[in-house]
Amino acid sequence: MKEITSQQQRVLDCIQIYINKTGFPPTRADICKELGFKSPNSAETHLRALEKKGFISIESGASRGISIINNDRNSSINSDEYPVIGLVAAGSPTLAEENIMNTINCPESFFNSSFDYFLKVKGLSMKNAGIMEDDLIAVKKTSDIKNGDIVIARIDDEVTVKFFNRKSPKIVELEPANEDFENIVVNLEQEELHIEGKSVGLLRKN
Amino acid sequence: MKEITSQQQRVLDCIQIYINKTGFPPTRADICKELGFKSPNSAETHLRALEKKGFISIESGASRGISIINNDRNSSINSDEYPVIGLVAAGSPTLAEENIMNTINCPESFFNSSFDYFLKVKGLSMKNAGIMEDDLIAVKKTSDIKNGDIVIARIDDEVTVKFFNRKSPKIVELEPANEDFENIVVNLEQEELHIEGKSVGLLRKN
DNA sequence: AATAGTACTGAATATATGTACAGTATAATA
DNA sequence: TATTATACTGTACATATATTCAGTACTATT
Repeated sequence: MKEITSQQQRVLDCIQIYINKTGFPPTRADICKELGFKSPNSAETHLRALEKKGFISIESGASRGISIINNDRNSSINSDEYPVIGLVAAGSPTLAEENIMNTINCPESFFNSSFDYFLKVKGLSMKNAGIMEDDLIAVKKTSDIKNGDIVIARIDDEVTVKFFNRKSPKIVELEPANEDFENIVVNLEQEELHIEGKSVGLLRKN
Repeated sequence: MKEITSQQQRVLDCIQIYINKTGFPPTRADICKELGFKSPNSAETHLRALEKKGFISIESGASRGISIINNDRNSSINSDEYPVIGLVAAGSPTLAEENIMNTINCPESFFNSSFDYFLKVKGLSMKNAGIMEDDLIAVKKTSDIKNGDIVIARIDDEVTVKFFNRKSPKIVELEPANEDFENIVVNLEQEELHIEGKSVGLLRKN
């Protein structure tokens, strides 16, 4: 599923709200009325973009033939116990039993992607990304990392949560979201970088 | 609710099946095709009968403007489905059905306190508190508010998420967590301040 | 500099759709 | 017996609706 723009999100929300309110999807004109567009083609182009990106399907020729594609509803509502692992300044967030602080019962399809454990955040190096001390990051163990992903990285025995940014085949920058911290530049030829996984969600209890 | 005839039941079932299959209601012609009628008026008269008996509602003039009226409104009290409500700049986040964007299955004891619904955040006025755009705030409907709590407040029809700070019996300050925004000072003698509830947790999908 | 994506306005049009009107027929009800 | 509800066919038409075409403008990427 590709990225959605803010305007496309507005249109998608508008469709969902309209369906909840009336029981049937809106026309192009209805969307224009709700969002203040003056041409039905404004709605049309957004709908086509949403269709292209896989958020909705459009029945050709049919009036109000819009349906929202829900990709986390088809998966069953199975709940599971997920471990909560503490991120210590010098320590590895493995699933070793001694690192499991407690568990949280949570539906398997809770986030947009499956995940493996919760990581309890220490420090404020990602505060500008809305990740605060003691927040729980839902971590998916994967090596499928793209630039801009929030990753759980280990260098030697140091574990950290940062933005991932591959500068060149051999250089990776781990970027904090806090002006008080500096980028960590990793030269893969000299240092070993292990990516534990990436963040697919966040949970905060207050 | 009056009695339903067998043919009307067939039509009602047809509508439900069509909605389940496509996501939107059928046209008169669609019903004819499904049930073997040869005139759209056959469907029309059945629809009018179903409407008269209260099984469906028909939006006049609108294509596919059929919606099935659900009489078994048992909002299953001990269910784990929590509604997600959009926070619109000028609009109230009530539990009115038209504002419910979707629901999230979640254990009742998920946060440290019980809660009533999720609120989808718009804007960045609380970014320094780690609340970002499109985050879902778990809202507990309560009037038990202490200074420093993150509250969902309504002034006139403006709804906002801010820190709560009672300065004096008559003065309440609503404080953002973003240097680009200013405190909202509410004189309770002059303005009406309604506290929808407070944040007891946060959920982010990325 | 060229291309592609987003975000719109505005006009035009083929057709999809609701809906009225004219019939026929059967069964139940007042 | 007259009336009403059910259960259809068939035709017709105004309009609701999807959809295309022609523009403008901004932004990001190549």
